[in-house]
Amino acid sequence: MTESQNVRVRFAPSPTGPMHIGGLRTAIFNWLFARHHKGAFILRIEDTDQSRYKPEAEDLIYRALDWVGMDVDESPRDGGDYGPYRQSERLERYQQWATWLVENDKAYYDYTTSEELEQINEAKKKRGEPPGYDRRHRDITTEERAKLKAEGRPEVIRFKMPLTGNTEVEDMLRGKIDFDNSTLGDTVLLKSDGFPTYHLANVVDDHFMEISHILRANEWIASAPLHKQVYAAFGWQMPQIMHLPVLLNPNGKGKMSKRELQDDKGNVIPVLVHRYEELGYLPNAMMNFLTNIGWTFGEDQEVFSVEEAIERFDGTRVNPANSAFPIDKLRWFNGIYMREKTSVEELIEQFKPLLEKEGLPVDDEKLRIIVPAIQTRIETLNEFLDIAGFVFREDFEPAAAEEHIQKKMDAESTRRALQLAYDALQDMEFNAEAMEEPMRQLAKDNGLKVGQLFGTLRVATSAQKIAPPLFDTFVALGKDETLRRIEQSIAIMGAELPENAENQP
RNA sequence: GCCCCCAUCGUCUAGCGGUCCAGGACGCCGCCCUUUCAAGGCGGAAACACGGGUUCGAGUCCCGUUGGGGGCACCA
Repeated sequence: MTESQNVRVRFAPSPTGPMHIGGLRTAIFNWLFARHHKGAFILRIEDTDQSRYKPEAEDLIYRALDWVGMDVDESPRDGGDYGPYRQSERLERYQQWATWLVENDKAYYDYTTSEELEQINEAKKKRGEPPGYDRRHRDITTEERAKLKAEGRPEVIRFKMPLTGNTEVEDMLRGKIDFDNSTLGDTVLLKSDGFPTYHLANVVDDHFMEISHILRANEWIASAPLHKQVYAAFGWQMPQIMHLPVLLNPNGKGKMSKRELQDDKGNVIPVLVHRYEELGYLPNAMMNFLTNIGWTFGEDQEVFSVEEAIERFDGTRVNPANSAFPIDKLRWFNGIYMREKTSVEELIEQFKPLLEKEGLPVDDEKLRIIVPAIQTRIETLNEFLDIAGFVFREDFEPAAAEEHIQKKMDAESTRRALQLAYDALQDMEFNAEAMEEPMRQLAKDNGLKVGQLFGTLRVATSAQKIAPPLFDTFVALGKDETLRRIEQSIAIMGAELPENAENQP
């Protein structure tokens, strides 16, 4: 493509429900392409199917784009010089151009009912022929047409696909793709309810919105020859076109489903964009991750900023092959962004709503102590509560006795170790660095392994097998609460001993 | 059934005829560090789907097979 060309691309979802992760990926590629070429990124709402229309969907589309930080130049919300940007508000245009095609012998009225269409397909199937409309009204006379119309049949406009020859589509990634016209049908352009189908609306809008490049999912390849022929029928220039690879299920079987899945490790694999947000994935991690599938930054580098991606995304390094959704890599990316690309202060702000939602006290002091300690330990925002929730929980539930007992220890030695720590901690300053040495010494002096003493203390104070570093935990809990929890565990261990343990020889 | 697209480690990918006994990343395994778990460091196993061509030479080009994906709607 030439740099002087005015690049205008569009993301054109249909508002039929929550935004799908695959749609977001397509949007990102369009957006990166627009930003790289200093062009315009347009959002067009393709609401031409009244039966599938969901009013809340449009907001979810904005929300998804906003979330990952994609700014939109023209849309129903943002306005623009080429509006309206909702197809339902452009109906006259489609009707007008569909009629123009009929008048110019490029399309025709068809009166076949859906029942008749079904019969046609059934009959064709029996004969082993490919399904599809049999063009019965393609060449009828005006009288026949008038008669059919008078019967009150539904009226649609179908495109007159050339019967012979071939149509060559130039795909930016694949080069020329050749279709034999005899394998193509006469597709409906204008439905009987007066709404256009995608094929008409898409061509008319892309033309009048002066779209220069179409980047769409590769499931559209099969209808590309139709679109090319429609452009030709209108005498319009077709935008350059690139069919993007699609996301497949993590196991590589089938297109990314609409239903939430789980991987073999039990991680949920959402398919809706807002679910990723809810589960604590970071938008910039998501952006980085999605940009990496089917596109290569170069120099074996996979972690990069949006700015860097824009700098390099010229649309030439897109891999045409579909790819399985690498959920593990997303978790890794999110971890990278959690610990390397997000400051402690930013994380604290992100965790606050999670605490509120759980009804836990939002304690800034505790957050400042515990967040740096857990930053390398969690991969998503939401895991914060799993690992550090115990610090904030006032209704702390101590662990069972046997959980406390470390390697080569028993209830009695565990109780003693806890008591030792309890006593030592009494007059110790609660400072993570300052506490560690004396506590190590304490273990040594009493013939305990550091792991034995620290291990049981961790269980006593956190009731978790996996917890943040011990002394950060102590400081975050505060002296009183730490001692209280240890005391509680001492009691638990004491109760575990036989009634007359002390009198045993 | 017909048409179209795609094909490198388990996965995401680099590779655009010789510098590839195929490079990076995730995941996995091992070691180090270490109170646990992570993070981090070091190391390891792991791929050109198959068969024909073309060429002095093929992961790279062509054809076929196989496999995967999509389409053949008054859905997009």
